[in-house]
Amino acid sequence: MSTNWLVASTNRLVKLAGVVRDKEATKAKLLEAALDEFAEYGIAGARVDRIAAKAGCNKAMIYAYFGSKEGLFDQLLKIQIDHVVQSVPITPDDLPGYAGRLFDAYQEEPRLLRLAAYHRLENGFDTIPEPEAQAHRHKVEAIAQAQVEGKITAVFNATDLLDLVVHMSILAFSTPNASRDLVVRSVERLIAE
Amino acid sequence: MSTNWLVASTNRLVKLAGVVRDKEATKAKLLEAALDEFAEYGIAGARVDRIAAKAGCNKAMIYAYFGSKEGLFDQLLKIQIDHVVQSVPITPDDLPGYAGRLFDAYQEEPRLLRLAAYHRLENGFDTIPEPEAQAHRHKVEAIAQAQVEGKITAVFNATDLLDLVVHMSILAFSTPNASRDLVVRSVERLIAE
DNA sequence: CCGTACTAACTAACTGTTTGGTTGACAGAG
DNA sequence: CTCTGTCAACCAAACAGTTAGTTAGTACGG
Repeated sequence: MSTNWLVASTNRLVKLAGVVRDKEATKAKLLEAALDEFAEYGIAGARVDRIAAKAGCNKAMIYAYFGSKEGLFDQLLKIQIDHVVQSVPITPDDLPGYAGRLFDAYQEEPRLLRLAAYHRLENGFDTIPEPEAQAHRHKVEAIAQAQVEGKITAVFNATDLLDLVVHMSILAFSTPNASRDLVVRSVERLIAE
Repeated sequence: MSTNWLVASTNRLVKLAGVVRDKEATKAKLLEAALDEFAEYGIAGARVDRIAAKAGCNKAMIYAYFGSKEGLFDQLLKIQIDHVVQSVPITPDDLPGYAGRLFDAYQEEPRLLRLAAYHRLENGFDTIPEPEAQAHRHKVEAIAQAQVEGKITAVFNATDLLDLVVHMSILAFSTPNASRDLVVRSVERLIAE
């Protein structure tokens, strides 16, 4: 037909909108839908049919791109954790601020906290992805260094201190309406000399 | 037969041991099996067949005694929470000790922490049983009273303070190998003048 | 016209829940 | 003591619906 160029052009436009035949766009839609589903229902409670429906694509795509329901969850969690790890760098000489920024990240994306909690419950502590473990070691090292330099308290060892700060940042998990101010002030008192 | 009295006696003994035809014993076995199952797999992940098998009785008994899978979970959670609430009374003038004793309770029965976490994730904050809410209000009041009497710090209001202490006591949820000492020392520093 | 993103239809296994029937304990009559 | 009727505790099997995962074919883009 003489309208071939027009059709092609239309498809290209549509493709940019991520509606048809775009592998990466489809994966992205599946991941977004999976974030919704897994955060709400957990791994065992999530339903692949709902994820596909929410993403507006076929269920078989999940298996083509992620292998299995668990594969989808694992990749999703990795992406989300990488994102928060990179967007909230540790500031060893301002741990209250670090806790506050972690708190902010969880407020901005509450699904992440639920995702991580479900992962912990269903997979235990053993299954920590290596990049995350490495990031954790780096943070411990940074805190230890700040302690050596006398910038922050040494009443807690570096590992315990990081654990405490991170734990305070997830205060919203155990308490509704937990405020950022409460988290920050708590860490301030924990590290006060 | 002339051994009828013996048979009857045997049955009575067996009944005392809770092996046959003992409603309360069966309920208890189901609850214990349910604690195992729900703590490990969560509500959505738990399987009634596994619970019945673990309890050594038919799964129809679950529906006879608890109505449904969720009914079984609800009753189980209520019992467990009541137990910890009663066995660990609050000591407003010794909050570090209170946090430590809560920590001990969770160490002694780690399944409780998992049970409560799954409940929070799958039912949200709204679904707090009234007895628990009442116990919570009582604790806030006790802390407020201690603050009025000048026994403990007033840098946090009573509600926040209770939330912080409870949150510290579940440190083991976010950190493997969390120590009792770390929990106690953290609360000490939080309430230090 | 080829490769591949995509889909509808399918399956085999598993899910919570119910049902109909069985069994053991016990009270009262003989 | 023995027999028997009753009732609650119990179980095996079946139920209807749902599940994760598969497959064979379609159609689009290059």
